Amino acid sequence: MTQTSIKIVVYEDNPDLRESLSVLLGGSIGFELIGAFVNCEQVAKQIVELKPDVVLMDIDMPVANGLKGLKIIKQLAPQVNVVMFTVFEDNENIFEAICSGAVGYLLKRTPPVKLLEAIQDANNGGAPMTSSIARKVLQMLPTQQKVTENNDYKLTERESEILNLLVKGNSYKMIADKCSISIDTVRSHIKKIYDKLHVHSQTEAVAKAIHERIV
Amino acid sequence: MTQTSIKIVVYEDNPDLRESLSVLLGGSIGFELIGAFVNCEQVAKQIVELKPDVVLMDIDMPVANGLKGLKIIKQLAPQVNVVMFTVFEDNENIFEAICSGAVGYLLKRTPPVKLLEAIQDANNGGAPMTSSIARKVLQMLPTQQKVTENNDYKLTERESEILNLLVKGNSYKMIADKCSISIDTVRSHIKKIYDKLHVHSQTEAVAKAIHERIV
DNA sequence: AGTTTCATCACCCAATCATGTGATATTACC
DNA sequence: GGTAATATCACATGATTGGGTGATGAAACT
Repeated sequence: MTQTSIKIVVYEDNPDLRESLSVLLGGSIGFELIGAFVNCEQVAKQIVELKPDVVLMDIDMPVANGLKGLKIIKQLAPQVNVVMFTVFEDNENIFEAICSGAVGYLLKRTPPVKLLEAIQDANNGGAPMTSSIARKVLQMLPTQQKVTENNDYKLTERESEILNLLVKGNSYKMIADKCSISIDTVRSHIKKIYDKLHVHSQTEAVAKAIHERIV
Repeated sequence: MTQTSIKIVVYEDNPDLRESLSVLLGGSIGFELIGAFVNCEQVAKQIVELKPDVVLMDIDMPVANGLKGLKIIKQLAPQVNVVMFTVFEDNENIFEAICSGAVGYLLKRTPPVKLLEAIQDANNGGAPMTSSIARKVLQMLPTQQKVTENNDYKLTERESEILNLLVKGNSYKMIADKCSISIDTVRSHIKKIYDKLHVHSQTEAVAKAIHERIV
């Protein structure tokens, strides 16, 4: 297959670092730096014109920062793989970057070789990040602990089944049909569910069920 | 500082692979294999007695599989770093493993050197995983796209406010009080909300609101 | 000036829900 | 054999909700 270079655009306000990156990418086979800018002010125009494969994005830049730039890129050209490249290692920045669609998150102390690997990786559908960043990302996911808490309500199997149907928007009558029981029985089960969850309406039960991941 | 070996327990039903891992770990400085088992039947007892630093856990094992074992370990000894080691690359298994507290997720085709690196990594608070796995994990997080999608329903401010109150379990009457409007107005707003969300009951509206993060 | 959107309110009616009270049958456990 | 938990069903009553129709005033836009 024909191997073309990965087209890269860099956003970085530090002139020295920007120069270093230019030299690194310019001198490496398979990589092509097609733009390097001091901030994200013109990001929309630049992305549309240059059509990069991968964007290396600093976060802390004057005037228009990297998170803002990232969001604009993901709106205009969601297929572009944006890798954050920053000194920040706090949950807040990581979380926002990931949620905004960044595929990778590297720290500036990443050695050049690893940086090139990461860019290739991002281009091939991977998600390059240090494993300390990965650990932080994992902690953002819902944990099993929450999942275990909930069955404290000790719903019976039947009750859980009915609560599930309730959450999916079924009326008493629909539940009765689906479970092949009378509507009065459904009523009876739901009364018990309300007791156990300490709620007094479908709405509350559904909200509680979803939030506490009972369903 | 004093450098002690990383104590490792392996769960793997394939005898050949188990033997290979024993040889690899036994012959590597800084690693100490303190147990290797065919399944998770005795996992509770084994973990308590052996007190490993890292557990390498296959998923598909007869009788008691790796996800089950993982959950038991995280309940008994949450400080143990469990790395999944499997051929499965589907979202379902990855998601369940991560949510149950696995810190890493490796595929069986991982080369031995990388495997040792990953174990060290897990032991040092990292989260070793291939970058294709990482990409899948990222997709499990709430994305900015979803956050933007939802206002596609174009609820007015008032409607959003009322939907929020609904989700919190308020009845029409309570909403009327809190918003200082008549109950008929609440009704009217809710009718419009149902139209926009394409639902026909509180329950459905609440479920949709929560799932699509409108609230 | 005309149109659209929004928030407000009113009335009606049928469907659905919440709650109480009580009964029966099955299963499991002591 | 007695007890407790579970699932089933029935009846009753009042409150709440869902849908329809329509009206008014304010703001925004054309």
